[in-house]
Amino acid sequence: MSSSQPFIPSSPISPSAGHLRKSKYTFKHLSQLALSSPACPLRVIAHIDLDAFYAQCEGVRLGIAEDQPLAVQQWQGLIAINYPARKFGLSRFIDISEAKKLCPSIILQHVATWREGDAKWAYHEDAFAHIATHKVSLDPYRLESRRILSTIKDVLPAAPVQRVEKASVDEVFLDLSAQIHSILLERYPEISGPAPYDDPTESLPRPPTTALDWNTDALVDLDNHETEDDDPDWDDIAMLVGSEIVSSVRAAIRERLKYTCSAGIARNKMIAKLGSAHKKPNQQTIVRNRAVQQFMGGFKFTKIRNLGGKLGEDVVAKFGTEEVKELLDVSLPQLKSKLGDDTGSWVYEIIRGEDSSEVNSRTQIKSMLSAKSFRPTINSSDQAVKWLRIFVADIFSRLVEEGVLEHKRRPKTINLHHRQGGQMRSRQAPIPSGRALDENVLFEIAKNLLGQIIVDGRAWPCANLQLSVGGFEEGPTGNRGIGGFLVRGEEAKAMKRESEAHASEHGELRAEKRPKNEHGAIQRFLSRQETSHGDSDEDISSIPTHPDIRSVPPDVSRDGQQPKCDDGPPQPASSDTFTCSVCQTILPLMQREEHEDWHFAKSIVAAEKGDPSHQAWTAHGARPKTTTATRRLGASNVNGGHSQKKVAKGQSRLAFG
DNA sequence: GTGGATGAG
DNA sequence: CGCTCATCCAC
Repeated sequence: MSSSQPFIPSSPISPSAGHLRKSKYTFKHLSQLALSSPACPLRVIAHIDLDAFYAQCEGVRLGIAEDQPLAVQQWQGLIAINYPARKFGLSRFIDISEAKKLCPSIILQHVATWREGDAKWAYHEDAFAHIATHKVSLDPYRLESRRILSTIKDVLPAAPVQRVEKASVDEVFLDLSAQIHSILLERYPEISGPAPYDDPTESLPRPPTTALDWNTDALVDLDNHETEDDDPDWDDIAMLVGSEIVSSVRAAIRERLKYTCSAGIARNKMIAKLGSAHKKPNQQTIVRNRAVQQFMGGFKFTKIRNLGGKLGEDVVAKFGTEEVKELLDVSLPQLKSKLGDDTGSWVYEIIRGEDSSEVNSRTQIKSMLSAKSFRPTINSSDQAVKWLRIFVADIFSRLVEEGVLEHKRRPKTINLHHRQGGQMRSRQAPIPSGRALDENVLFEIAKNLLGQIIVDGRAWPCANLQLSVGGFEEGPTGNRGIGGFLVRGEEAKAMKRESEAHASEHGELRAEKRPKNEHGAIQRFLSRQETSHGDSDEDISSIPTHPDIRSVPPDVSRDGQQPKCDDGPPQPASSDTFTCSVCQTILPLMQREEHEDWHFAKSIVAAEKGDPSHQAWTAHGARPKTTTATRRLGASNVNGGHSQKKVAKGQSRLAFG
């Protein structure tokens, strides 16, 4: 027969025969569509991306003409450039003076900022001149993002059909499958009935169309004639319906809020995202299933989500190409052997346009952060504490927007990150539940965390501080736990008592309890400052103190000096004595708290004075016999507890700093 | 649960 | 680039 020769008919299938053939898809696939199943071959995902979002926000807010070049300024840099300005060659990595040269007519709008002591962020005329005293606020954009999101939710059908995932401040993913399913049933009653013989594996009839009107801004075209000339199947119809929905969403955003956006419509999140970037601004791109291979083949795989960083670099290094097309020649076993089974499989699938990740209905944030880079660096806890106040004001105001006051949502943890040289460190603490959350509570915890970081290692000069809250709980907070009725400080003491009681069963302080106890000492110390706050200025110590972090003299030493450190081998602690992990002195257990607090206070004072010989006492001091305790509390950035690699990295950076 | 790293925009 | 947000993983 003709099968021995590659005979290709010039006119393969007549239009009238088209709908007599069967679809590639079955009734089963159709019902999967209703459930937004990630395995459904008919599913349709959209990615919507606001065009130059921050710039649009400012343009709309200020009522600036849409063709006017405009960029959003942050200090001396640009963080968003609208499309008219891009025509002048402006990019994100140039500064404002270069921008003005390239485009003299540009409007540069500085982002809103928080000023110390202010109750709210504001747009300040000369904000760029106050980098040392202001911090950037992106709140205006978060608020607009929220309005856009609610517009999207408003025009789409209600849950559970509606699936909207907030991917970033200016991006969302939509799973349109379930909505498309119901539209298909309305428009094409012939597929709405039960499957023939009630067999879900029965193929669907072909769609009754031979030419679709792809009335969209951009459709990924096909080179491949054998697929291009095929009649449309249900996946094409589904995409087209999806595109209609996306058009209506974009129109609503445009009409109600004046923002333009671009969108991609495809069978999964990965391709939809590539699609939305394909043509911008204010356009949408459909990537039909039959166009996927060709569409993907033209990309560098480093453009694919999750391959833009170290992983992508690694793949390039190992396979000597950054083209999707060339990586397609690498077999699955090859990928697995060089990248590991999981990553290898993932890469294998993703470059073939397969991505079964779900659109998670999630529009609320999971954490919030307030941060500042210091140029120049800051050098005292005094300065740092001032920034903490601003961070707390910023975060708390955002928490109020999240409905903390109405007990809608509430964060469980708070975290302080700190950067010194190349070293990034952070400490976190639970946010006590059971009582109302206010700015002061957060501020006190933040100060405690700062104290921990200072005492824990080299803190100055500090190049960056970030305060964040996370672990949000929904709904009104439940009844307080056992510790709920204890005041702060007392609670820590109770924990310590419990801990020591447990340890004493074994006749010694157990190693794994040490970290908790040391942190406890720090917190007790700082809690005391809290209680003695606001009173008088009386000096309670011979050690120079900071108003926020005061020191307490140890009982054992009237002259303010601890017993001198001893280089000899540490002696075993008995049940009524302890060995100080810093100076290795054996002291009565009763004095342990005070003694540790004294070390802590001293280290902070020393750090304040920039005295390197007193910095990081936990790091350079004696090494407790334990491993976990050492790593947990202090040895993390010296050659004491971590891997060779990390030590070398940290030290080389320090050497340059 | 904690702290560091990575990735995206 | 600076400021966010999210996820993963070793501990």
